[in-house]
Parts: sequence; C-alpha cells; structure tokens
Amino acid sequence: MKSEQPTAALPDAPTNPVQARLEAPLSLRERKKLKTRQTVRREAYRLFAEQGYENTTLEQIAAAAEISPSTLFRYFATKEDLVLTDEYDPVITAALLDRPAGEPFLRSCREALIGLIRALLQHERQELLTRMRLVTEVPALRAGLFRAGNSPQELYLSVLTRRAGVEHPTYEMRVTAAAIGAATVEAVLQWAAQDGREDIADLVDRTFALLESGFAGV
Amino acid sequence: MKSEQPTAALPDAPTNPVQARLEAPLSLRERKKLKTRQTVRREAYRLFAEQGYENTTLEQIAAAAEISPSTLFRYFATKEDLVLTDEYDPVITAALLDRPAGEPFLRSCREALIGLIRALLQHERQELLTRMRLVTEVPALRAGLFRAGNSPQELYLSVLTRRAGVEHPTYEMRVTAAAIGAATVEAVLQWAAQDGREDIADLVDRTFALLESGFAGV
DNA sequence: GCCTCTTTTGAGAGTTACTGTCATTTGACA
DNA sequence: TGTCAAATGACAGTAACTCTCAAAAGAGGC
Repeated sequence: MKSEQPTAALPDAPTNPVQARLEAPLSLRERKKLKTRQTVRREAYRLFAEQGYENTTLEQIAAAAEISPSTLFRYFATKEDLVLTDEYDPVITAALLDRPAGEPFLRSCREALIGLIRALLQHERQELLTRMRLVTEVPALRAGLFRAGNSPQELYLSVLTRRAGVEHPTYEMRVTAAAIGAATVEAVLQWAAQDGREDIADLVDRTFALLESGFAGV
Repeated sequence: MKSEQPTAALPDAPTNPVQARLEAPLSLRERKKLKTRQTVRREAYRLFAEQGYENTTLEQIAAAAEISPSTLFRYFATKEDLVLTDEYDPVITAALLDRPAGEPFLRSCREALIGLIRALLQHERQELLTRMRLVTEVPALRAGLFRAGNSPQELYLSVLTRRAGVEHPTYEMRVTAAAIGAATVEAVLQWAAQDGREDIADLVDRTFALLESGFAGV
C-alpha cells in the first residue's frame, strides 16, 4: 500500500507536484481519508460519464463508493465540489509567488501557468479533461467555478495582495483578478471543449497576448 | 393604474429605458402578469431584507405575494432568478450595437455602459443597490451571475459575434467577453459594496482604463 | 496486548428547492 | 353570452442538503 519507489527514483522522472504532497508520511487515518476521497471521486466520475451529472444522485455515488450518504457529505460539502475541488491551488499560488516581484502580473501568470499546466498534463490529463468537459456541459458547474471560496479570481486576488505587501486589495487588483480569472477559465474550458486537441499552452499564450494588448483588434 | 403623464411629458424628463417598454398597450392579462411579477419581487426583497436570503423560503414569498407556490415557480424558475433577472439585457445589447462598427469594443462598452447606467440610476438606483448588495453577500447569487443563459459574458459575446457578422465566435471573442464581463460585474459589485457612495461612472472608467492599458502597473 | 480518548462513521429524521400532473379559474374574442 | 386558450392552484413526489446522536475505529499511554 506504500510501495512507492522501492529502489531509487529515476533521475529525470517528472514529478507530479500534486501527488508529491501525498508522499509525506501520513497516519493510517489520513491515508484512509485520502483513499476514500479518491474512491468517491472515481466512482462519481464513472457514474457521471454513464448517466450524466444531473441524473446521478448522491445516494448512488455513496453506494458505489461504499460509504453512507452522511459520510459523503463530510467529504464533499456539495455535489459540485465533487467536480470543482482539487489540490492545485496551493501549487499555483506558490508558483505565482515565486516569480520576480517586479515582473508585471500578467507575465507572471503566463509563465507560471504554462509551466504548471505542462507538468500537470503529463500526469492527470485524462482526469482534467473529464472534469473540465463536465464543467462546460453543466451550467451549475460553470457557475460554481465562480462561487466564493476557491474561485480562480480569489486565488489571483490573494496573490496580488500578498505581492503588494498590503492588507486589503485595491479596486484595480480586484478587477485584474476578475478579468484574468475569467480569461484563464475560458482557456481551460476551450481546451476541454475540443477534447484537448488544441495545445493548451497555445491557448494560454493567445489569452495573455490578448489581455496584454488591451484587446487590440477586437 | 396607467396614470402616467396625464397632460404632457416634461420636455427634458429623462425617460426610463426599462419602464418605457412597459408603456406599450397591454392586454389585461399581460398587465396582471406584470403586476404579479412586481409584487413578487417587492415582497421577496422585503423578506430578504428582514430575514436574509437563505432564511426566506419560497413558501413565505408566495404567501406574502398571495399566490400559490406553483405560480411562483412559473414566474421565477429559481430562487436566484428573483434577484438576478431583469429587463436590462435587450437595452444594453441595443446600446452596444448602436456604437460605430469600427470602434474598438472596449471603447464601445465604456461609452454605452456609462450612458445606460446614468439613465438607470435616476430611476432604479435604490432597487439596483438592494439587488447588488444581495449579490455581494450571498455566494450562490454571485455564482449565479455566471450561470449560462443570461450572464454578462454571454451578452458581450453575442454582441461581438453580431458585430463581426459571423456565425460562431472566435476564441479571442470568447476571452474578451469573459474578461470584460467579469470586470464590469466587479465594478457594479464594488459600487454596491460601498452602498453606492463612489460614483459608478468613475468605477467603470477606471475598470476600462485598466483593461485598455493591458493591466499596466499591476 | 489492553484501556482510554478522540476522531470518524452511519442511521435516521427533517427541511427546502424544485418538478410534474391535473382540475379549476380567468381573460380573450367572436 | 358562449367557447377556447392561458393562467392558476392543489397535490404528490424527488433530491440535495442539515442536524443529532450513537456506534465504530484509529491514536497513544501503559
């Protein structure tokens, strides 16, 4: 159950930044929780693919994952969370804060995102495609992306605030975070809508080129 | 009940573009429907103000408006719609399409929006403040703003598509609509969060200045 | 290995937003 | 006034949550 790398890690094996946080020594309790989360999500995606998001009830998911509905609600507060929550936020935040402080924020985002996405796609491309395709298809999920709590807007805003070393964001920071958040969401959704055929790095590049140019030509 | 301007309209009286569409000769049936809609909304906002959005049930609203719950659902498909639907979209669309075709889209938006908002505030300032304050406070409503169907993004996108005279929007149009939509929402919410103390035209101006400059200085 | 404490889980009852059906009422129109 | 279509209300049902409380399971000291 913890049979990871019995000998030595391949020197150049690309490490999955998300999975990496799971390698830390965990208690039995925490390992079980993690496993349950994964099982629930896997069963949920399977059922969503088979019957559609709206036609799948939480009871069915709980039954498939072999837990009680009560427990399901403890793991995922809402049905949307099954699709919308992930463990990327701290990684993205760290990557953004790693960029040089003087760099324009748009440039920081472009560089950090392209790097992260490339790494991520090597490991979780299929799951990401499944999730994002669901988001494009189910209106409730698309709206949920902008729900308070873990929206991309809030992530960008917290980074902007921290970079500036201030306590409360300015209005300009809010607008910037909102616009970049919506634009990057659009990039990922466009990628998923085409089943990942278009290179997502290209899409992100075009997105930020547009933002930097002040929407020239539109 | 239709006692509007019994003598003659004041020559410079600013006409309310929204109310204007209601002056058309309507059948009794349509007048009643309109009246019911207004009553329901009025009672809903009153209850929301008294007890909060989440603590108010649709049954209470139906009872206060003296209609059955079934009928309430026929007027407003969801609870969010009580707050999020309005009659502004056609007016905004028309104003945007009225701008010169060669004008950069950002400029069109800035000019059209500032004009519309000024006109609107003269008539429905208080109601708009109430609604938008609710949106800032209730996460579900904020998310609902981006639900498919009548989001600002979709409005901008349809205008962009029509202006270009094409059938399907380009990816650049999508990103533009998403970014401007999120930015303008932010402007309105900021205005409401401060109880309308800051001039909304200033906020819109600052918003578009930021977008035009490619987020210079952030 | 056993005991105790804390965390996690499951069972069950309740609330509310929403859906669908069907009979009744109400306005439109000749 | 009579006929038809649209609007309404009553009712039954579903599913996503919420709350409470007791049982089960892992953590840690002995």
